Amino acid sequence: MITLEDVARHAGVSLATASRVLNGSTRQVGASLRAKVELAAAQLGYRPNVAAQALARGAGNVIGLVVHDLVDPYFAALADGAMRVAEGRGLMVMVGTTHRDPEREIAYVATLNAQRVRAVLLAGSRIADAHLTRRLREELDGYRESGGGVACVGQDLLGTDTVVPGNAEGAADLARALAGLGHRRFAVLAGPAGLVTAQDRVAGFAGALAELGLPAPLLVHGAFDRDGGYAAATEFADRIAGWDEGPSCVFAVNDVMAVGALAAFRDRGILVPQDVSVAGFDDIATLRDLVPALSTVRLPLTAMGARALELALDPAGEARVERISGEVVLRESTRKAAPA
Amino acid sequence: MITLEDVARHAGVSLATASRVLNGSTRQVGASLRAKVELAAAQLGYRPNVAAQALARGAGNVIGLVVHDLVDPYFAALADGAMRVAEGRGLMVMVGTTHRDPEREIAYVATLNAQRVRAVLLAGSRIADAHLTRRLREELDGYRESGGGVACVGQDLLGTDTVVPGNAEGAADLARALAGLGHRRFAVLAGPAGLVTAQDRVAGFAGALAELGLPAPLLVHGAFDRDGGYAAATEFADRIAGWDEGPSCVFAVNDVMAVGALAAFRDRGILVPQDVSVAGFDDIATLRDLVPALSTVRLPLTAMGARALELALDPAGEARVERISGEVVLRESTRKAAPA
DNA sequence: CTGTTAGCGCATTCAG
DNA sequence: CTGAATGCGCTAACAG
Repeated sequence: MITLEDVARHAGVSLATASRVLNGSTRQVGASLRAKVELAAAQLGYRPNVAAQALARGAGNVIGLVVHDLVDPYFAALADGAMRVAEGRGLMVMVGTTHRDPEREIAYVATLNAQRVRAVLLAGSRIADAHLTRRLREELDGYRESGGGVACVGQDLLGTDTVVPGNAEGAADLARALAGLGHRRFAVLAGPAGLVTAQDRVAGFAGALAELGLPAPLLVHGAFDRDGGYAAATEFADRIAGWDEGPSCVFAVNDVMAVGALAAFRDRGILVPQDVSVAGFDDIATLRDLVPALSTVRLPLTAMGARALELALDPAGEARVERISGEVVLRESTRKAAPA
Repeated sequence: MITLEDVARHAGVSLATASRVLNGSTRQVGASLRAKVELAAAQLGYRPNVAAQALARGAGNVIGLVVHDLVDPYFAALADGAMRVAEGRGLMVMVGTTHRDPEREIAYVATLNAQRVRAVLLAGSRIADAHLTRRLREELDGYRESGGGVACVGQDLLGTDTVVPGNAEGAADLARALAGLGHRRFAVLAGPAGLVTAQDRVAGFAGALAELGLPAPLLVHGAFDRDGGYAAATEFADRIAGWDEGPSCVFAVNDVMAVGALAAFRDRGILVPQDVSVAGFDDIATLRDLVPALSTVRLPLTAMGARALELALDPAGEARVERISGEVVLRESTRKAAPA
């Protein structure tokens, strides 16, 4: 392990001089010494020890990113956006995946605090649990007091800068668009009961239906992933089996659930959109080539991740909340309802 | 920013004692002092400074992961596997995305070296460029000399521990399976000319065809992603437009390209598998619900990522190379060829 | 069991 | 412009 001191000795200069040339300091160094140092560094294959630099400088070049699940394309897209701005600023990204365990989320914030990362970005829905939220908030407060920046993507529940997707509004717009197609009875594959993002989407959707004077949707809960969508759609199909007038349209609160629902319907011989229309939420890029193409609400995920990191990195007095609105995209998975 | 010294003073003990209780050292500490220290640490909200610990200990608790693109589900799955073992060992993961720029890959290795990460994992195909490969190798050698572990997922070109997917063998198996379905003329959406993974898959596929006495496949190059698959499939369709006997089966060298190909065929009214069969490679989980379901070669991506990190973390004298074989999975996107 | 002390590798005053 | 000295926060011998 070769150090700055080795380089300095090898170049016949002082430690300070070596430091000055190898780290883009403000101070200037004479051309000849500079050359010697650079040569020595190259010959020895010197690599600065970032930990030592961080200690001496009191600030590192790492940011932390906490996501629920990297395999979920939703988080992958957010992470990608954040990593692009990190890259642009010469920062490294330390990633933690909670696998949807709120305890792990808290633990990661503590760990990232210990790493003295410059900023931490929390991506993903909060869950409706006051105790957990408080603990996470305390952990974040401790981190911010020590000078770190924090931003969230999801809900503004932590008193931090936040990028909040228009879940309720987007779902409401979607409901209106679907009603515009002639649908009157709906089902919602509503995700987990405690997940705020899911709750908001359900509420927005149901609220718009109510405003339109349409009946409340049939709610089926389940996991927030593909298998959850499959299971919920299966349960839905079972439940309405004997009905004379079942829902003509199913809204899955996110795209991956919608994919599961599509698979479930296919397995049971239910045709989409002929027998039932299906819509999702997010507009995941990887899923755009699905057949039938999914109607959904588009969210600029990459931009949201990028924006959130910018907020976390650029300090501000007050906690800023930026709302991002989704755009309804109607494709082949939904179609005009047959007139009654 | 409160330090260990603050805690020690607050608890009325020495720095060493505070250190001993707060970091699970081997040494034992009396119950009363221990309690005092823990109380003080809690009251003050003490967080160890990992950079300082790393400096003093000479070893950190972070590992580096370099991938081409996190949004590509192939890399997301590899990363997920690696992150799971990291989590199990109490390590944090620093991620760098190269966006397929080999220069960035080299730069990331240098940066991770500076971070003194315990191990680095390079995921993704090498490219066929001797100069670039040599430079990367030098960078890695420097890192390993300083005690870091390195592992790759892809090809064994860097003299490191490597998990190598059976690209050629898998593609050959696939070719035989497809020939077994009666296909005799093939096209291959071959990816970029310089990408070793793509080359290996093409070579394995073509080799098996040759062994079977079948004509060499029509090769169409393009990007290694969804759009590349779309473009290549479009070009393919244009090229064979006037032929009296075109290929009845198209092999896209990875699943995301196959998705693009499916979309391209759909847009041109070409039916899969009626008009042409399509197969991919990887068996990306997110894509399993496609219609028609994609025939492909399944690779245990998550396990591969996990295994690679284990190799990087557990030192060995010689560079180990572990071959992972893929399994052909025939689904609906390929079907029996009509007898000539 | 507990306290003292000397670095870990580097940035940075402060003199020269 | 350059070198010597100090300390960042913590661990690990080393003495009591």
